[in-house]
Formats: sequence, C-alpha cells, structure tokens
Amino acid sequence: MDASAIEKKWSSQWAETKAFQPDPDPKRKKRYITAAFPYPNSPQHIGHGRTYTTADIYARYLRLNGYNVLFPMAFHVTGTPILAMAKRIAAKDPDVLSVFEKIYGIPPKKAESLTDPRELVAYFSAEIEQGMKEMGYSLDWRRKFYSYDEKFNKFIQWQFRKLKELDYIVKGEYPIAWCPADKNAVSAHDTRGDIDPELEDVTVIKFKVSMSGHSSADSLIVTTYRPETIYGVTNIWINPKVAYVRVKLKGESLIIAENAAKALDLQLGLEITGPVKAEDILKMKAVNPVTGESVPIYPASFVSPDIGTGIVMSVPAHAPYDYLALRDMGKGNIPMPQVVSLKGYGPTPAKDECEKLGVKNQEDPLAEKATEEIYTKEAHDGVMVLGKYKGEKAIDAKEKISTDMKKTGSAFNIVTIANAPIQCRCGAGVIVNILKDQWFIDYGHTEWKAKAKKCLESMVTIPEKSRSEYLYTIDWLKTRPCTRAAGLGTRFPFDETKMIEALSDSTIYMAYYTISHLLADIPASEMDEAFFDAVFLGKGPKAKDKTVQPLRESFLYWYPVDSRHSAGDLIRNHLTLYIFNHVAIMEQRHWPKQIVTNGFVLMDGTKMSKSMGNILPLRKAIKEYGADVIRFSVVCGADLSSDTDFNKSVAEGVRSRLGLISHLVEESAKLPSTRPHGRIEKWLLSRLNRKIESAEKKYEALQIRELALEIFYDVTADLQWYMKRAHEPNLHAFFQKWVVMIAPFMPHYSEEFWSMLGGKGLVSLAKFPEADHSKIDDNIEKGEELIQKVHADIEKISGLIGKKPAKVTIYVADEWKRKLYAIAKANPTFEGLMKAANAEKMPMKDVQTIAKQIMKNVHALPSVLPQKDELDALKDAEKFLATEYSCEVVVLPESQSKHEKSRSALPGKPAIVIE
RNA sequence: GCAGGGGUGGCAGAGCCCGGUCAAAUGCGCAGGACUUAAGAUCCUGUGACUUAGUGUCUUCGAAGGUUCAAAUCCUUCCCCCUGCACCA
Repeated sequence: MDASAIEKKWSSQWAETKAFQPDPDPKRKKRYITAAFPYPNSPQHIGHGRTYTTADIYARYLRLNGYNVLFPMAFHVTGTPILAMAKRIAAKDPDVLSVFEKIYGIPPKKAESLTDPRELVAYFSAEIEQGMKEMGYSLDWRRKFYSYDEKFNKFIQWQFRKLKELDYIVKGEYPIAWCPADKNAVSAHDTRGDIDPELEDVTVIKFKVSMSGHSSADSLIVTTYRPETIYGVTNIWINPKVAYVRVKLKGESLIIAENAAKALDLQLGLEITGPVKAEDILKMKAVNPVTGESVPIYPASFVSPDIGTGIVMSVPAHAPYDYLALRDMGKGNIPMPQVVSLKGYGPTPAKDECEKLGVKNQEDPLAEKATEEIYTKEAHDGVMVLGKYKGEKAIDAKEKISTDMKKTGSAFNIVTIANAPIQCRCGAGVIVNILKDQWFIDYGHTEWKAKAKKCLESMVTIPEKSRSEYLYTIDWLKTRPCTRAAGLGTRFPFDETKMIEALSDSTIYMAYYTISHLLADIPASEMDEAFFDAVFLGKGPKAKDKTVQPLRESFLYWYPVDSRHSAGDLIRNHLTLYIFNHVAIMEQRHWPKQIVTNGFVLMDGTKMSKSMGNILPLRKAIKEYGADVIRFSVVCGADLSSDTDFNKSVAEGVRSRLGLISHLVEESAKLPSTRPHGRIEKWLLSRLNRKIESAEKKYEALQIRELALEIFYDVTADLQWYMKRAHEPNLHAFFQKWVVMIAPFMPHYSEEFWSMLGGKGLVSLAKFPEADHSKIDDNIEKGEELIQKVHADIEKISGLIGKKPAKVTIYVADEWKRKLYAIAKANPTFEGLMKAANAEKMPMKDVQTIAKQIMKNVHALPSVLPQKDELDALKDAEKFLATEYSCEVVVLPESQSKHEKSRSALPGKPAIVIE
C-alpha cells in the first residue's frame, strides 16, 4: 500500500465531507480542544508535530466517543521575530538564507523574496497549514485567523479594556536592554550571536579624589558586584588606553569612562562637561568613603570602558584580577587587607586561587575562572572579618553595606548588562535604557492570584506533576510589561503608539475561535466594547442585538476549553497567563478545565537547533516515512512529559510493523467476519477486550506512550502468536474493532483499513468499540501463557542437548500439587505445610522437595490453573508444537507416566521429556 | 542561590505512587539461525555472570545506611545531571 496515496485519498475525503467542521448541536455533548497556535517565521519541524499530534489524537478519540469536537487552528504573528526575520532576509543574512535552503529546502529565490513581513507570514503559514493537513490533523480550518487581523485586534483591545477596568493595567518605569542606534528594545534575536542580554543591578561607589594633597570636587565612580569588599580596597584601577570624561550628575562632578558615560546617560541623565586625561587621573588619590583611607590610582589593562563605569576598585585579597594586576606591576607583595574569611583558603583567597590555577597574568583567560571560583565560594560561605558587619555572612553584609552607603550618598545603583559587551545586529553596543512610561499587567494582585489558584485547583493538569509548577508561577508572577515599541499585532488601546506584546495577546484567544468564522458580515468598526461584552459576557447594551445572538450561542456552546495543549516550557509564561486572563475576564463557568503539556522531540538524542543543522522539517519527514508513521513516532517514544527521541530506526520500526498489519488486514478483508470458535480465537478476543477496556482509560488520561505500546506493539506481538497458533486464521472481526482503536494515532491507514473491512462511513466518525467483559477470560490467557512458556522451555532443552527432538512428552502436574500450593498459601510455614500434606496423605518424599521450593517464595506464590485447564491448553497446542518441532508431541497428566522426570512437574511448570 | 524534574541493563525507556509473580516491559542495537544465488526485508533464538536435560545460583536498578520474612520500589543522608528564574516568542 502506498502511504502517500492513502493519505491524499483520505484527507480529501475528510475535507469534502467537512468531517471536522463542527457547529453547535444542542443534542450532542461537546469537547473543545486547542493547541498553541504556531508562529510562522519558519516552516515547522518534527518537534512542532508532537503537541498537535497529541491534541489531535485526543480530539479524534473524543470524537469516537460521540462528542461534538472542536479543534481549531490559527496563526500567531505578534511581536518582533517576524519583522526581524524579514529584515534579515532583506539584508541577505547568509545564516538565515542557508538555514532556509539547506534545512528546509526553500528555493533561494523564494526565500530571498520574503522581505515583506506579510509575504513572509503568508508563505510560512501556508507551508505550516499544508503540513498540518498532511499530518491529518482534524482541524476546523474555517476558523483560521492571524493575530494581526483587524477584527482580532478589536478583540484583544477589548481584552485590555477589561483588564484596565479591573485595575490590572498599570504604568511605570522599567529597565530594558536597548540599542542606541535603532532606538529600540533588544532581545536575543536582535543581537549578534543571539545572545540574550541579562540585566543586573550593580552598585556604584563614589571615591572623592584629591590631587597633590588638595581635595577636589571630583569623585571617581566605580562599579562593583561586591560592595562588602569596600574595606579591603588598596587602590583604584583605570585603563590608560581609555578616554575618560568629567560628567555632571545632580550637581556632582564625577569621573567616568567616556563610553560608560554615553551608555549610562539614558538611565542617569548625565551631562559631559569635558575630557579628563588618564595620566592626570593616575596622579590623583581616592578616598574610601567608608574607611576614609586615601588610596592610589593605578593603570590596568583588564579594565573595560564598556563594563560599568570603566573604573574599578581594587580588592586584591578577594578579586583575582586585582591581585594579578598588582602582581603584573610588581606590587604583588603589598599588604592586602582580608575582608572575608573562606574555609580552605588563607587570608588572601584571590592570591591562593591564582597560584593554585597558575594564572599567568591579568590577560590570562584562567583569571576569569579564578574569579568565578572565588566569587561563588565567598558568596556561599564567606564570613566578614572586617568592618561594621564583622561575623556576618558576606552575602548578608553585602546588602547592608550597600544600603548604608546609599543612605550617606556615597553610592547608588545602576542597571547594567551582566553579559556585556553585546552587539546589536546593527553593530551598536547594547546598553540599558529605563523606560519611563512602560505599561504593565499587574499579575501581583492578591485577589487575582487567589482566583488563579482557585481555577488551578479545579483544573486537571496532565501530567499531574506539572501542577506544582503552575502554582509556583502563579505566586511568582508580578507586574509584567505588556507593551513594546515595535512589532506586529494589536495597538495598545491606551497608548496607540505602542504595540501589545506577544504573550499578552495570546491568553484568551481561544474564545475568539468560537466566533471567528461568523464575522464576515460584521464590519470591524462595529466591534466595540459593547459588542464583545455581549458576545463573551452576555451583558451590556448590545446583549440583545440580533447580530450578536448567533455568536453568543456559539461561544456558549463551545466554551470553556476542555483541553489546552502546549509544550511544557510554556507553563512558566503562556499557560499560566492563560489561567490568569481567563479568571480575570471570563465567567467562572468558562474557566480552563484541563491543560496538557508535553516535552520536546529530540533528533537522534540531541536537541534540534538551527546551528546544529539537525532539524527535520515536518513535511520532509512526512514525505520520507508517511504521516501516520510520523504521528506515531513523535508520540510513542516517551512519556508525555519527557523529551522523546526521534530517529530513523524508530520510524522504520513503526513503518515495518504497520506493513505487517497492512498485509494481515488485506488478507482478512477477503475472509468473512465470523465469530470466534477455537481456543486461540477466544484468547485473541480476550486480549482484545482487555485492551479496549484499558485503552479507554488511557486515552482519557492521555497516557499516549502506554497506549502506543499496548494497542500497537503488543497487538503486533499478539497477532504474530495468533498467526502461528491458529489453524485457519481469520482476523476480520478482530481488525474491525482494532482499527477504530488505533484510528486516533494513524487516521489515514485506519480509514483505508476500515473501508477494506467493509466499515460504513468514515472510521474517524465511527464509534469506539465497547469492551465485552464476558469475553475476557483469565484462564484462557493463562493457558496460552503456559503454552508460550512450554514452547520456550522445549526450545531451551533441545538446544542444551544439541539435537532435534524426535518426540516430546509434556507431563502436567497432578492435582495434589496444586492443593499443596493452596495449603502453603493459607499456612505459610514449613512445618504447617508438611503436617497438612501428611494429613492429606500426599507422597511425602515429593512433598518435601516441592515444599522447600515453595517456602522460598511462600508469600508470593503464583496463582495456578487447575490441572484440567492446563491439560486443555496444552492438548490444544499439541498440533502447533508438533509443527514447530516437526516431531510427535504428547501431553499427559503426570500420573499416567512412570518416567522419572514426570515427577518434577509443578503447577504452571510441566515436566518436559525430549527423546 | 531559589524552584521544579531526574539518575534503571550497549542505547532509548517502562517499572517506583499501591514492596513479593523483577535479571527488570517495550523498542533499538548487537550476535547466531531460517529464508534467499546474494543483499535487504521478514521470521526465530540469544543478549548481567555462572551453571544445567531445563525451569538453578550469584551479583545488579547513582552511593551509603536503615525499615522488612522480602526493596529498583518505603525512610535517611550524600553525590551527580537537566530545566526555569522574566519581557523572549
């Protein structure tokens, strides 16, 4: 069977019959499933397929259970990445273009033409949509929209008005990584090398300076992460190669590196009054604001004008760079006051560490390592031995000293980029800006948090263990910026120059799906606050409007979302915001019911990444293996919550099994659908019903991996056994049920099988089989297990004796041995057992041997079949075993033999004699 | 640092909540065999060690202790790994 032909055939069938375009139907129960909508700035890869496949399996399962299921999809285009991507393409960025060509196979001409954000969105969204259709996702595409659609914008603005009414929208200051050239906020994908700028508070300490003994109006300002080491300052470092300037800050005159002054201007408002020569600074003395001590200024090459203020205070006992720079200038032996004591080190930990690592000089990369080592250790275990906070932990003293200095005006805080220097793509150095009129959503509100927690309590989280993460995030969230200066999406209603940020416009959009396909005749201008109030809240002046009614009905029918699907990394933001915004805006009956999160897909054991080039595009994968194989492969490998590995051999394994099943279905389709007659047929039926029963529970709880094992891998094993054992194999009736069970995983093949087997209509809309308990037969299954065991044993023994058996005799243990087991269970002591056996007049010699064995495991004796059942099972398999070994096989009760070996037969373990 | 999740056989990965049927599912890999002119596919067998006309013994589930008749599973301590810590979708 040709996978691609089957896929095409059935996906067009689904489209033609509008199989997955549900409308409200008051007579039927509904289920509403959503998965995170994709961001079309690249094609999707196989990893994206996992979430959607999981959601689709669930949606398809629910459909088989008679639910009216809505599973919609749209595209998220909000924010800057799409703009950034278009810009990079316009600039013919070789990295981007090569990824598109080499990984995704996009013709270079096409790729290079995607310089307009809208064209880019159109191209990639079409690509993604096509991929989703090929995967067979049962999506209702009528409801598709883009997050920059005018009507959607209206909806999002409504959402923000609601939040504002609740006082959840606030305005304030906010530090942000900033490109001074672009005059724009900078995030990881705007920087060279995709580095995420990390902002960090740093203390700036003022050292008053004196020149030739005369005090001066100037102060040198130094930046430090470790203000507590102020007690150990021996000197100040500047870099003679750097340009320094004098600046005015609130009337004070400060000396600072020119670059630093420019970078800090945005947050401090500095006025540069003129240059200062480095050689002049070196002549100055600086006064320690805490100790009052006067220290010299020395030159050092490690000081960078792009980090902090471009001036550094020297604490050689605790800072490896400071020690090294002193040593480099021949002052390695000057007194170095110890501020912090550290176990395992002498009074100068920095020196010790440098010597231990053998750091050559301040330019040596090892200096960085020494610094990290000392800083981390001192932060953890350091205890102050000097100054006001002597005896306290260094980490506590740090805060106190910093606060003290700020109080006296000798220090202040700035925000810097911890991992500086970082370059914007435009080439400018990234700096920190303080946004004065930044808008926030205030997730810190206590009542709001309480409501969110209440929602979480009533919600199902799959996996259950993710619940604690939601709880943590709910507690942790506080004010969160919700606008940006640039990006696609929706304008912020209270300041139209700003755009709503991307995570903030994707929190309640699931509500929009319920009406998005009904808006064609309603102009955007009519979609005001009253309109959405009426649709989603059923109140306000438009609540009775005729145009609103069908929308309201649709919303009321579908909402709430019964299951939200996403990757697990989104719990920390999107999914928790989803909860927050729902509880803020929606009525309680419309709060989220369930969130399902999954792990990533790894490629041959490693994370997929553009730089590694190990991305497998979804459509390429489909072409290579077929949609059903890919669907199965991305979900079956691991538990839902953990990362799963995709590799060739998994996919090929699935494909070959599917091939085996296809073959059996083809054969079965030719046979009539008959009732089971033989023992092995009963066995298969029992196994099937057992699986149906547990499959239902597992589908409900989305135990995808276990399901996959049970209804696919186990089933193929069962089928192989059946085919060996059956006299006239006929799997027609079996497959009629099984196909429905597997259909959520492998919808295309299932449709094909279903039609081959004479099923009516689409299997996608069929009914999930009901388990027939009366057909589950433990004894039959145990009997079959016995046969498998005996089969394996014969194999083993004949291997040991190294010859083909000429005759096999199987002796089934006598009934009294089973009784002995029962006695042992009731009376698990050796003496008790022997006494009871004696009373029963059992052959005590044999009893003793068996009893010894039994007693080892007396608390966990296997339950055994009656002798009759064992005999029945094995006799039924006589023919089969005879064919297997092409020799005579005889099954006898133990008592009918004089053979010595026959006495070693045990319940569940017949004796085997091979001649 | 704080928070969360983990450490199981060559690999991936179940089992752990609810201790015994666990030398530990399943898949992959590997080895041998069948089929084939051959390869591939498929099927069978094996895959901790030792042993054997058999269902036996020993040592294993990050490390060390403990509870128990019995521990991969429960308790304690320790070691190691991964993820997140914010404006980034």
